[in-house]
Amino acid sequence: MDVKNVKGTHDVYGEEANAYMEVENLMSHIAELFAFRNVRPPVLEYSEVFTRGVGESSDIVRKEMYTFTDKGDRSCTLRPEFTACIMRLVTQNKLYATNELPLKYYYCGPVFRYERPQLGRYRQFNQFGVESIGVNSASADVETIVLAYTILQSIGLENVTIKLNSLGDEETRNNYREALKQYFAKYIEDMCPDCQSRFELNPLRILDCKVEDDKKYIQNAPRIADYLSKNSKERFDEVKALLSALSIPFEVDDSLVRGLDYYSETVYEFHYTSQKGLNYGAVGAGGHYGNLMKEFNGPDYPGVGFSFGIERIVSVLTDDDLLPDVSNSLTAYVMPMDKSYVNSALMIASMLRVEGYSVDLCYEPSKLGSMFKKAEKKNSKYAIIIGENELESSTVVIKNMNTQVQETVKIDNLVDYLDELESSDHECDCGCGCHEDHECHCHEHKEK
RNA sequence: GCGAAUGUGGUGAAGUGGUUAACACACCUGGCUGUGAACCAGGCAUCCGUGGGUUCGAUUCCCAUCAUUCGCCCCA
Repeated sequence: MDVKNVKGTHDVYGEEANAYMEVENLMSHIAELFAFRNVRPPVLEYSEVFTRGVGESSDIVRKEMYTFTDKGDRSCTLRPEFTACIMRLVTQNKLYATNELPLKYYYCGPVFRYERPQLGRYRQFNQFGVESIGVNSASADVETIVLAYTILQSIGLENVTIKLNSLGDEETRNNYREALKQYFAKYIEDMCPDCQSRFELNPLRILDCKVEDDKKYIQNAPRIADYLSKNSKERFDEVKALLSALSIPFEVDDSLVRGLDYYSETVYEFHYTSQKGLNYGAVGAGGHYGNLMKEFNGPDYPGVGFSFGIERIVSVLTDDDLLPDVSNSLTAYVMPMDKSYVNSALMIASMLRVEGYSVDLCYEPSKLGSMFKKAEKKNSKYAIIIGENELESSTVVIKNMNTQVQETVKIDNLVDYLDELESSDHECDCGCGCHEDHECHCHEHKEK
């Protein structure tokens, strides 16, 4: 192969594809339980959506966007995140005018960022997330955290650390930024070059610095908690109290500063370190934002939302062997003994598929033995043989791959026969009717 | 944008300056031409990322390039 996938993208297939499907379905399902509804903005937006929405000073907009000019000379961008898209979608369609607040939406799909690929980081990756728009309160913030926590719990991530912080309102941040600048002015000469540029651009980010030598300065820096305005402090206290009341564990982390410009007040991240100790960073993150919708000339509604990195979550699940066990099994595999019976096999397969059974057939008949091997490899519960003897009498042989029991059945009676087998065959633990140890592929077992 | 490591079949991987490139798994074929997890026999890399150089000779040494992976930055 001389043509490969684009750097930073990845193909998903096999068990991994199953995992993605399971994870996405589960997340969507739980979001629905929380009364969030699905929205699907386009992958492609005018670049302005993100320069306005995400903010021109953010790294994402400055150097990570896939932007190009289309044939109509318009600047378009593959979305690097969803929140700005949702704001555009909501204001453009005036969804706020006809629906009760808060507007609650969830989304799932690929996003694009031009970054260096590495562990848990891709240029095209999938996000699942929610936005709750129009209600400015601690309880709205907490609802999204509860939702995210519930999702993580139900996909099997037990030891999730929720890091929580408040960035306060505008007043808070202005005061705090000044305090930080004043404090760091004394030390900035001795700090790392990154911090020196952060000092100018966004002093808040200095708190996020990982350079060992800088930590001694950061330790004693002013803390945002001391600068929260009265309103912000009350709100943050309320968030913490609510979370405690709901028995949701969290850690307040002063240094938690989100990289997107639009956040204010409550911000949070979900961390999970796999048992192998690989650090994927945050598997999800979110927070409250104040002025986003105004950027799109909508009403001045605030919002709160989070997003998960599906790739990171699937990686973590894979590492810790927590992937749901979805073996792609078949009810039946139809095996024609000769090429001339393939059409009959297709008819029989179609007949069973219409009845709701998952059925495949062998298109290139070979020795019976090797077709049985294929049936086994495909995890088929039954093998159906069509041969000369059978066709003459309009019958097929159907064999239970587990019990090895086989029977000759009239084609006209095949559906009834299978229905009966499938409905009565559920006595032992595995549900297939036999009493031996083996993997079970029956419907009822799978639904548990 | 910066730093580091790696690059041999479908996969995991040995290996050597010299002429047939181990081994394992997977796969295919046959032993068993109407019955599948075992066993046995055989097959499966015109070639060791690509280009150039050193050499009588390179998959093995050098340079470049590309790709992958990891770290920093930033982020999900």
